[in-house]
Amino acid sequence: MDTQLVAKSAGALADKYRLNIVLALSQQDQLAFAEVQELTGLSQPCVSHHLKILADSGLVQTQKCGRCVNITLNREALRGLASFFDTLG
Amino acid sequence: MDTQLVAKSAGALADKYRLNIVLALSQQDQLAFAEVQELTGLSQPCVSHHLKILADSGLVQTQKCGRCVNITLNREALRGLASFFDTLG
DNA sequence: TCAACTAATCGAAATGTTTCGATGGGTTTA
DNA sequence: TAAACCCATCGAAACATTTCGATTAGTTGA
Repeated sequence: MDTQLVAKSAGALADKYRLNIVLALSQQDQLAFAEVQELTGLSQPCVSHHLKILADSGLVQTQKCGRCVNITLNREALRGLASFFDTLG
Repeated sequence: MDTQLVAKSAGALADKYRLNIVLALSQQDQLAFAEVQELTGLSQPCVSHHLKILADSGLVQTQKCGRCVNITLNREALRGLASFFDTLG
């Protein structure tokens, strides 16, 4: 895992809303966009923004299903990040 | 490890200079302030700023030794962060 | 086809981060 | 004590992020 991606992933997790989304996904396998909106209490464009940041870092995947969007966690990316930090520590 | 500290630590690692400082510390046990300045190429106040962010997150410790400052890595904090992410993944 | 629905994108305001030059406080050395 | 040294803090400029209202694009169902 290269350091640029590590910095990007860390940045994605450095926000309480995004971290909460990841936490929810770690326990729930999948979230609908509307659920994320309810979970965070943020506006629709703002949720879209945060999900884009998470997706760009590779930590989550988004899948269109009709007019809805489902979000899943990329557990491998999280484990890769964990492994990177563990090696440093 | 509580999620607020995780977000803070992630934010500390979300900058290329700070991540490089941590990388250097993972291989070198200790760095002098001046070495960090040389490593990053940043101004003295800017180095001070970045070190403060790293120290506030608990990822590094700074020790005054006369008029100099030495920086060490808090490896336990890094492993704690790694463990947190590994559990999610 | 039309109306209703869902999410992405745009534009702009508010807020936060990064950076440097200048200054200040504490420490060493001459 | 005085001068030199090292780092922290201040103030301000540049830049990035977060947020929302408004609009747009695409999808579904009547």
